Amino acid sequence: MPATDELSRVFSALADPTRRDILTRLSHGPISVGELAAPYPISRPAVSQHLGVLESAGLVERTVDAQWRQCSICEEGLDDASAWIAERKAEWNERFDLLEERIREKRRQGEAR
Amino acid sequence: MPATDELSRVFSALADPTRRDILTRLSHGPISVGELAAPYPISRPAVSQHLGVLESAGLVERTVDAQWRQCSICEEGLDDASAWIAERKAEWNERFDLLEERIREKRRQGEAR
DNA sequence: TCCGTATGTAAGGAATTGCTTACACACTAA
DNA sequence: TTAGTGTGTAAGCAATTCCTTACATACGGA
Repeated sequence: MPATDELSRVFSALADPTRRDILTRLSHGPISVGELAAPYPISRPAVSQHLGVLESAGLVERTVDAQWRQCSICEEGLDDASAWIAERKAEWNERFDLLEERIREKRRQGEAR
Repeated sequence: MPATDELSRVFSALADPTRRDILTRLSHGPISVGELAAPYPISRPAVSQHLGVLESAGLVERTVDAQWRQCSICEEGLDDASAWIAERKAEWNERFDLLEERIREKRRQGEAR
């Protein structure tokens, strides 16, 4: 998946446990790349690359502070993904409600016989 | 991304425009693989493989009907992904509310001076 | 039985991903 | 200036993804 469009980039970024964990940890406040990388069994460059993915998906921001980078979440980064899922769920529920309605309808017709 | 865990498989499945489009079209009701594949510029096996990805992510179901497969959505397939995003958004909003609170607090202290 | 239709699976290739190590850069402090 | 710290980038490699074409399978009908 070349992840050319915005939504694909976001979902693709979320499709990795380490990156999801990074987002969860950043929920509690901004931290530096070093602190962020510490608990993971992978190298620091690998974490830096994960941050690059999150950044280009619009989920994370790195602000330069001397030789440190403070990483923080982009509040609105999940909005599109969230909206897409919500739309699908709404349609699906609608559909299943309709289905149930039809089943009820049938049952009523059966009872009427 | 080897996509070993459930959530990764779901997000990974959503990280492709064709697969998202398939899900959207299936929202309007089950259709066969052939109908599903028709509008796309890719081969039918490619669509079949996309369906495999969606299926093993628990988003789509294929039921055998003679030599046809009726594809339909799995209603609860998006629940985990939806919940994960909702949690993050909740934490983020909480955090930003806190931040705003602090800014207001500071402003009040400034005014008091 | 033989053929056409609907679909999945196998094999293979180009592009992408996720990791590594090595290096480069920017800044701080001695 | 020199050394040390924090971080990004480059290069390279194995695994994965997404596509293709070719083939296999299963069913319905003449």
